[in-house]
Amino acid sequence: MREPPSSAPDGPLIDPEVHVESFRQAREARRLELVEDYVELIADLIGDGGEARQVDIAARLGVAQPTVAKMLKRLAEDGLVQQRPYRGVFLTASGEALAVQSRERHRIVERFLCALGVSPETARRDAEGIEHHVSAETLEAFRRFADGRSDA
Amino acid sequence: MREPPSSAPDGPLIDPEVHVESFRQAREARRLELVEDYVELIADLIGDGGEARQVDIAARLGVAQPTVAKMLKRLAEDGLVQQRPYRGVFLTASGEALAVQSRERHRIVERFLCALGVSPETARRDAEGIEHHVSAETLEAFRRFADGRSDA
DNA sequence: GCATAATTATAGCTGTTGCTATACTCGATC
DNA sequence: GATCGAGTATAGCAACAGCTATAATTATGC
Repeated sequence: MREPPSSAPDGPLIDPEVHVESFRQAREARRLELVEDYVELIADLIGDGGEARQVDIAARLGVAQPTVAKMLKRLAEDGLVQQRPYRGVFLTASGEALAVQSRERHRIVERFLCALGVSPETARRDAEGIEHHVSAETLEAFRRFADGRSDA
Repeated sequence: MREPPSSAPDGPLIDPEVHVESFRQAREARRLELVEDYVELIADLIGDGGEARQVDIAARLGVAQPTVAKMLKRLAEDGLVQQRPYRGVFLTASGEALAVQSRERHRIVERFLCALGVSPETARRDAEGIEHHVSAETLEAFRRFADGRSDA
């Protein structure tokens, strides 16, 4: 009973290679989610209060402070932030660029959901997860819809 | 320089508790992503070829076979699948229910993206990641839009 | 300036998801 | 019915993301 899938095109299964590529993309996005969340949040905290302390980041993300410390070390190794011991954390140029991009994408997704008729609270919460999985093409479609529907 | 954020409402920062809740929801969704992907894929494989073998699951997901074996053990512990040694893997009642729900959500998201004007390839790939972060309310909005635009 | 509070650093644990390498079992072929 | 290839199981490793507990450091208050 080992029929090749090609003989049963009525099934829900698509081409295996395409399937793999979709999952690979989703895994890659999953890997970058936290990094983008951190960088985006750090940029917001600096923009709001001039500094980004570990305790504030931890309080915003809802995790413990050592979890933040470990992640910041990783971000520093990746060249996204610069931290001085017992001092605040700052974004490097590339970290700042990633933050700007993430924040813009986040903003578009949230605005799009609202334009679609989703409640602001749900839009905010869903956008936090969806933003990381939206490709450039889909983001552009979101932006067009949001602009043409409610704003412009 | 520790001003409470409430004195600077022009900043991009929202209420901390709300922020935490958004991130908590995103983390929870992330935790369930893989489980849903597996269950959905297993249902598809069984529906297509009558069985779901580890090698096929691994080939579809783009991971190694031991990775699949380990995950199946976890799914079995969670009561979602039933596996007999050296035999195939089958869905339990709750696993089947989760698969049906995941597949439906996936289908709606993909259809919605297509209705929005996104290319089929991008819609397929983005849907793989987005589906896990769409709440019931947003899903309903997606369904309404897809129905009113292209299908019905 | 010194004690204390707040913050950060570090150690060590758990659970998850991936990998390679290797042993085992099943089924089919001869 | 022994062999051999396909498929599965298992062992062991690494990276990641979370935690608690505790030490080190900075900042604050007196």
